[in-house]
Amino acid sequence: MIGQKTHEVTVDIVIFTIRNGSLEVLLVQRGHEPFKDRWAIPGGFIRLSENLEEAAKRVLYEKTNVKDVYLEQIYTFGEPHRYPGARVITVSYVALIRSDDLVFGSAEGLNIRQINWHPVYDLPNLAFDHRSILSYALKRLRARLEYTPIAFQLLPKKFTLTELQRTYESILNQELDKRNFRKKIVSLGILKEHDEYTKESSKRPARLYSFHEHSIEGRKGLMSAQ
Amino acid sequence: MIGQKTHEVTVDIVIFTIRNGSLEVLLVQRGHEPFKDRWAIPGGFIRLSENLEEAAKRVLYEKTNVKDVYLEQIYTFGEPHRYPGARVITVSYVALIRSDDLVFGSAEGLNIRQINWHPVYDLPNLAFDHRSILSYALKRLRARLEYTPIAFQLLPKKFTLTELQRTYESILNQELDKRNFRKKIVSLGILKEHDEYTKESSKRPARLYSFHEHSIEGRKGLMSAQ
DNA sequence: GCAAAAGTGTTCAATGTACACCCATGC
DNA sequence: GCATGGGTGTACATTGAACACTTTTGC
Repeated sequence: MIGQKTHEVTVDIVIFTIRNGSLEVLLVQRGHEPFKDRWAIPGGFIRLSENLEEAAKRVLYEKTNVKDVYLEQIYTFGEPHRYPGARVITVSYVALIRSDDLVFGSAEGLNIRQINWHPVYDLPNLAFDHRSILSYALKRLRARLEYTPIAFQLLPKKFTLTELQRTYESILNQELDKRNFRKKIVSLGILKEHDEYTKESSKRPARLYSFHEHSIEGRKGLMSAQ
Repeated sequence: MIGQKTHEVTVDIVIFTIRNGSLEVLLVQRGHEPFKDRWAIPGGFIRLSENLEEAAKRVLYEKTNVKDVYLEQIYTFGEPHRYPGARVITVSYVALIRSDDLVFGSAEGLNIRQINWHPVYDLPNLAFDHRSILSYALKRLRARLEYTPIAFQLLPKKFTLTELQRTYESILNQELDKRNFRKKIVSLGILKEHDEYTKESSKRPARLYSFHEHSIEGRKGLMSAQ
């Protein structure tokens, strides 16, 4: 059966970060047809020598110069006409990065006009079916947040509990109760308390925490609205 | 970028049923290389005219003659050498069917030697990476069972609470407490009570229930071990 | 009348949710 | 001394978990 007419296969990566206290996603502005000038989720073709995750990592590195990030496969989209003029099936991934880690890739001949962060709750029109991909990625990210401490992937090594809470709130797009949040997150036993405090602020210094390295996947759920 | 060397794309479908009170999976015995004579998850190439779910439905129909079944995409596998001699990426699906609904497809020239049910907890060696696909499918099925009433897909229109409980137990591979199970499942409000009872049995007749059509996706979790 | 599966409630523990005030600092 | 964000505890409601006996039928 090998040998029948086939398809192109790409990976598309929904890259989230927290910037200015809001959840943002990395988009590239296309430099060519189809969808010239439209914004799109970064993606690329899969090489014969690499597996899907390696392809995703490569694309991520090309666009952002970051490695070692949280990366998870989400869903595969394959409507016959999702890509005008060709049959392209795309395997989508979610990545979480710290926005300070990022150095925008030189859009070196990649046929990209711009690359930029966009607030998730205020997006331009997107190319292809990228709006659906992004919605689904966000949905999965939220579900994941309920039972796995992925929010740490978006924060610096050391952070305050308020920063952590703001991260949860940005992803869930809902406010959380401060006392309940702290009680819960501390009870998970995945935080290491430091004897250091923030200084920069003009208010009372906040204690710094970090993520316990040997912590476990698959804890119990988190949070509710107030 | 269209036009670079590409890949084959298939769908593979992990088809579960309950038979003889145990969770079983449909496997085909391959009639040709690679992995001639090995058992494998049913699958097939995606046609240019169909989307991924349509391809999965078609393969399912070819092998089982059933339509209108529960079908859900699980994960996409794409290790470069998972398929000897070619680069084949496969999009995997889970399907749930009632084993009475099934009429085995005439293995019409499909290069299949046999097609048969196998107990999930006692499987032969499988072709390709199909063992991994199956494990992952089972894991996802279990997770899904916790917050969505998919078990109904495996039962006849009308069923007893004990049958429903046995279905849960088969999937989770663990015994559940009868009273807690009934309390929980009834509290979900997705069951319709009928004034009919089983007769065949030589014991006390059991009340029949059915699944409320207008019930909702996404309920709260279910069950624990006793 | 007995074997076998159906059916039914209560207690306790753990978790989730709502809610308000004092503390430490910079200015 | 005051404005700002940091930090803390309790009461109540909901959910989960453990557990044993009576009922109905066929034989």
